[in-house]
Order: sequence, then C-alpha cells, then structure tokens
Amino acid sequence: MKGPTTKEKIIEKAAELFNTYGYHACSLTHIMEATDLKKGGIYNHFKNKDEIAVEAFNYNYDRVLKRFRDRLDVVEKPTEKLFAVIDVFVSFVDDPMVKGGGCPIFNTAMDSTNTHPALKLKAKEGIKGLKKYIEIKLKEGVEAGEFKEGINYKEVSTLIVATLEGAIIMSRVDDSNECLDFASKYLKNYITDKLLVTLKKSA
Amino acid sequence: MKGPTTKEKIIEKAAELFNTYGYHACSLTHIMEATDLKKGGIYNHFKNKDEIAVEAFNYNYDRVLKRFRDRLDVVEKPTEKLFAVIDVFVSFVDDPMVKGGGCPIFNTAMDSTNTHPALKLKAKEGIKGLKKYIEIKLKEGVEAGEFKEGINYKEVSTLIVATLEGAIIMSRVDDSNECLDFASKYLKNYITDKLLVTLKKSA
DNA sequence: ACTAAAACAGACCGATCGGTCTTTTACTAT
DNA sequence: ATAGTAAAAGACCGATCGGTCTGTTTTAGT
Repeated sequence: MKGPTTKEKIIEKAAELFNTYGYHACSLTHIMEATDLKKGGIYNHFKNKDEIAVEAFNYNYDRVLKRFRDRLDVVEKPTEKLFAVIDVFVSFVDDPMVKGGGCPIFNTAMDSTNTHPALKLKAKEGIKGLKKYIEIKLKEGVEAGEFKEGINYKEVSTLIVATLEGAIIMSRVDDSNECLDFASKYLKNYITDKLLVTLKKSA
Repeated sequence: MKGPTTKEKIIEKAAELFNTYGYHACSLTHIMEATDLKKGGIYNHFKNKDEIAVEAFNYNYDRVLKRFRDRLDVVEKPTEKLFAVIDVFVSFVDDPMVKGGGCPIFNTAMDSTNTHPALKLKAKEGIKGLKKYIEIKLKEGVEAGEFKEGINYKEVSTLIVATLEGAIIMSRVDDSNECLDFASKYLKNYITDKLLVTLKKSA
C-alpha cells in the first residue's frame, strides 16, 4: 500500500539526473529541485553526494538486471533468450531514466573513468556481470543442443555487448534509432547463421 | 623552426584534460596548472571556457582525421584500407591524449549530451564524418572490383564503427585490450568473408 | 494528549567555480 | 635606447559548489 520512501524517491530522481547529465554536471541543487526537498531533507538520508551517486548506481543496476530477467523469463528457448537480450539493449534508448538514451551502467562507466574510482569499479563489475549473464545463456543454449558446440562464450558475449553498446551510443548521438536497429538485426542474423545448429547438413 | 604558439599549447593541454576528465570535471585551475599559466595568460587567448572546449575538440578532430589519413595513405587496396581503419580505432586505446583510452570524438559526444549542445553538435558532425569516410572507402572497394556488389555502405560502415566504438569503451572500463582485439579480429574476418569477392564460385 | 524521535527547512560555512580587470612583464619596431 | 604593443600575472568578483548545523515541523508510540 505505502509507496516509496523519501529516500527511495531521492535515489530515483538522483539516478535520473546522474544518468542524464553525469555526476559532475549534476549538482545538489538539481537534486533538491527534482525532489522538492531542501538540503536538510537530502542529507538526513545520505552523508554526502558520493553516497547518493553510489546508491543511484545500485538502483540503476538492479533496474537493468530486472529488465533482463523480466524479458528472459517469458521465453523458453536459448535462441529466444539471446534475442531477448538484444531487445533489452535496444529498449534502453527509450529508458525514461536516461534522457537522450543509453545504458545507465555504461553511461556511468564513461562518466566516472578517471574522475570517480569507486563508481568506475562498480560500473566495471556491472558490465562484467552483464557479460557473464549472456555467457551463461549461451552455455545453456549449447547444453540444450540448440547452439553449436565449440562456441567461445566469452568472445561471443563480449562482441554482442560491444556491438549493441556502441550502437546505443551512436543512436544517442544521432538522435535516431537507425544504428541500433541495424545492430539488432545484424546480431540476430549472426546468431541464427553462426550459433544455431543446422538441422540438416546441407543447405 | 619555431614551436607551437602559447595558444596552441593551451589547446593541446586542454584537449588532453577534457578527453581524460570530461568538460565539467575539468576546471580552469586544471588547465592553468597543466599549462603553467595563470588566468590572464589563458583568457588573453580565449574569451571563455566554452571557446577552449570547442577549439580543443577541433584540435582532436583534426588529429583523429590525420591519423586515419596517415594510415590509409600508405596502403593501396580497399581491403587494406578498411583494415587500416580498424587498426586506427584500435590505436585509440593508446592515445596519449586520452588517459584510460578511447576515441576523443566519441568521448566528447558522451560527455556533452544533454549538457553542452554546441559540443554535442560538433561531435555528432564528427562521427558522421567518420562514418562517411568509411562509406567512401567501401564504395571505392566495390568500384575497384574488390568488394562484392550490393553492399549497403551505410549499414556496414555504421556497424563497423559501432562495434569498434563499443569495444573501445569496454576495453577502457576493463583496463584491458582483450575486447578490442577480439572486435578487430572479428571485423577483419567479416570483411574477408562477407565483403571480399570470392575468386572461385565454390569453396 | 504527551513525549520522544525522526524528518525536514533553511541559514550558514569555506572552497572553488568561471570570468573580469588592472598592473606588470616581455617583446618588437623604429 | 625607447616607445608602443602584446602577453601574462594575479588580485578580485559574484555565483555556486558540497557540506554542516540549528531550529522547526511531522510522525509514531504510549
């Protein structure tokens, strides 16, 4: 019945601001305005801006992971699961928490490199987690007999993430989904052509 | 005989700082320390921080373009030229102007979205230029009879850039070239397999 | 209804931000 | 050598930064 707590609301709003403008371009004043709170209301829940940023990142990460789980849980076959992974990445361009689009985790990674070691480490772990997640889905596909044997899980997973992430950034810059759509199409084609076991030996 | 002017030195140092820390995390004090100048020495050449950032971006863009030209000029065949494009992207991870690696143009694009319209526009144009550059090389390859007919220049160019750019970012986050190396290997393989005309019809 | 504690407002702080302006230094031309 | 000019120094400015602290309000327990 009861909605989110004040602290949760602060985290949500801060996450949105950090995603959109980056850590250094987002001031406490911005957070105050977005939450309709004053300094006292904010610092009653957090000891400093850093703590807000870290909790905002955790919130983002959970949210991203949840989105993956939600989409992957409704399909059965490994191929469908991989396709779902791609669709989730594509969905990031319309993430209301990131004005202008993009994956919150990668955006944090870019923003925090060389300026915010703690956040960078968290983002690094987050990306590693995402890659691992895809690797597991690949492995499950092979074990289910759906994907070919001998797939290098790590390499394929890395390539999928890199391609989608690069496409997301280009789409963000371009203010167009064209690039991302093509990347999605291409990767799905790649999965069908290269990973899927062919039922008959010949064409 | 005479070296770079003071203004040029400021631009170079500022470019390095902006590349590494981003626009908002890089203050005038940082630029002053890096250039061994005081406020007066800086603002004698620029009217504000924005102007420094814009000129630093132009400097970066010229530098990136020069790197492409240098590498592409020493090879002849279109395939080699495309390979060179990939190698240039890979070389960005060791760019001394970008601590932690990455393409200056894309870094600017990420950094300026939603916070710095003028810079974002310039970065957008820069990326468009890079894509166009690859499209032209693809077209030349087709016209030279080296690449297959019917290649969608725009799509292939976009995909190459997206994959490499995503891989660069992942390498940056990971503090490892593994991802980028694989992307490079994969793309070169893709070019050989999918774009190159096969001399004989059968395998 | 009363009390204790949690939540919040908002004044306040030193530091730093980007930017201006006056003064001093360095260079150049005659 | 000197006058004129460009370059740089550095004091100074208001605004804003992240952060602290005290006082008021709101909430919860009894």
